[in-house]
Amino acid sequence: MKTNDALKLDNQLCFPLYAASREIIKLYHVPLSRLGLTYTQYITMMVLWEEKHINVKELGKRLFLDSGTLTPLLKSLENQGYITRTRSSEDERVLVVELTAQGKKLKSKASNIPYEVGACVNLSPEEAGELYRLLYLLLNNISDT
Amino acid sequence: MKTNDALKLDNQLCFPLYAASREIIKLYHVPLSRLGLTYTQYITMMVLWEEKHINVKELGKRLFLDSGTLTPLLKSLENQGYITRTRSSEDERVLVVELTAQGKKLKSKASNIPYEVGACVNLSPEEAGELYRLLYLLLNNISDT
DNA sequence: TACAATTTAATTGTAACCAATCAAATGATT
DNA sequence: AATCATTTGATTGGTTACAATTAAATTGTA
Repeated sequence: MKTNDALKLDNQLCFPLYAASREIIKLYHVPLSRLGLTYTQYITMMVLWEEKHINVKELGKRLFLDSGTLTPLLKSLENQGYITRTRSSEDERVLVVELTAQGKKLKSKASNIPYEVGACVNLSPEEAGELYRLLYLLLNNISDT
Repeated sequence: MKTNDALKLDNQLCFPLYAASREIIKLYHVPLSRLGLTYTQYITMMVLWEEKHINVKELGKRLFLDSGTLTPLLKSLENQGYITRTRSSEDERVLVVELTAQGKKLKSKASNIPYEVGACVNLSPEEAGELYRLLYLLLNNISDT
């Protein structure tokens, strides 16, 4: 690559990552709005559908988000009746997040969303798999830094 | 994949895309803060370093952003003295964005940033190239929708 | 020419994001 | 026990992001 070209938008790896991320998240807008969820709230619920209960720190590690983002988001999910926020009795610093019955029920309402969105993305299984592999390679790579 | 697994975070293609995008953008924070730029302001300047002048609509197409994001961002770049915002005389609806002398000079100050950030990303050239290809495949694919 | 439709940015309102800081609880050291 | 350091979430402040709407200019058409 010519020295001067390093600042060209088309030569950045970060830019298509950033743009594709936002464009895909937009695809979630319509199906998620039917549930009253944002994308970030949705992936938070995903973790809870797997974990049943988790504290803010662990949740942040899973989602690569900090309390500055999670605290208001979790309060919103609490207001919507999907989760409870409780201080741990063993360690009052730790806030434990748990699903309510309504939060558990939401999972079945969301079950078709991955397929709905997936239908808009016409990558072959091989391409999707390779993209998945490279994204996690990158993600793990950066986390070490 | 088992039917129930479609809602697992680890089975989403979107999530590592979203997370990796944010993690990489964070790498830009330190070098960009030396210039007083955010990441979005930086990629906007990149387009201008290539194009010299461009209107908001075309800029939005390049960056996959709309006027709701760009209007305040461009006002900020204008306040910092890097660009001018002028209505086109042929069509008063169109706002033309151009670099100031200071905006042009900023390019040389930014010239090392791609290398600084690239040094934190240890993908092989082959992996980076393949990731780049797949991301644009995905991006073009979604844009058609 | 009228005037409806379209185009272009700007605005509004909501929700992320995150750097930086703070406050409270806990742990470690003496 | 007293004090310092660490951990955990919450808060603050500034900047995106984007859906939805608005306002103004332009274009198309009767």
